Amino acid sequence: MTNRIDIQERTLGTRCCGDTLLTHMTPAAAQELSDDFLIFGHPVRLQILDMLGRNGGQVCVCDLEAALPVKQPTVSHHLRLLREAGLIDCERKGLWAYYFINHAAVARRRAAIRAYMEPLG
Amino acid sequence: MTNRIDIQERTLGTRCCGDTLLTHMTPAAAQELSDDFLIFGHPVRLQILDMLGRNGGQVCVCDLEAALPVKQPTVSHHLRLLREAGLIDCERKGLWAYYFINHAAVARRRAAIRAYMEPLG
DNA sequence: CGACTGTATTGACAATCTTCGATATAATCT
DNA sequence: AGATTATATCGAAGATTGTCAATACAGTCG
Repeated sequence: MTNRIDIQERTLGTRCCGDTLLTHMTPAAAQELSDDFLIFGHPVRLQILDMLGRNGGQVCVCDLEAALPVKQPTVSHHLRLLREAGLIDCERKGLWAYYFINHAAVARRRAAIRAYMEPLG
Repeated sequence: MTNRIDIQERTLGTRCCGDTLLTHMTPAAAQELSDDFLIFGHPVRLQILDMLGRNGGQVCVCDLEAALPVKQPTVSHHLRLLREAGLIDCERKGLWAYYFINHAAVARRRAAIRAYMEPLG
């Protein structure tokens, strides 16, 4: 909390904080982290991950569809987004596709999110 | 991992998991939690919170604007979203509006996010 | 083979989000 | 009062996202 001009003496056209204090996060880092948050920013995706977490490795698309308030193409769409984000993987057995969580990838996201949020509150 | 039908014996038109295993998260809870993630799902908002966190209580809009890659109306827009989400507050002093983090609100979000993510990975 | 089943993709539409110029509001200074 | 500064809001344009019917694809069964 150094490098600060007293609010009382502040004059028009000046900045209260030194430049260095304000810019500790690059736009690229902010973009990457916001993507980490965004993938969790949809109720259907949260429910999918929750279900996969509770049924390690043996949930197929039709099971998810039966429990979710959206149609099958939408389920597949969100599964694809989660897969492209690396949070889940799948294995085909016959007609069925069994999805499961990539725990290491989720843990990495969780660490990044935690590292950002902890100093804030 | 009970209540499970062996994949091998699975027949067409059946479900692999019992209903109760799949539906442990209500759509309403999922919606609320996804909103918690969404407010962090934008690079400018992440940078704003980061700057406020490092300069407790004495950052005005023009300072933010100077450090961010967007124009002043956009900064005000994101500040409004953060304020409506309860994550920040502001205090006017003369011409300037000084923004600061609502640490308790951030802590609540952090706890909710952590409680969701921890069992996943 | 042909019929059927589970899943993925395509394409289109609607809804939402982001951005910024223009403008409004409010406080300060001369 | 008029000029200036900081911030907020409005309104429109463009980009992104979410959804689903239709369709394609792949594996199974008779």
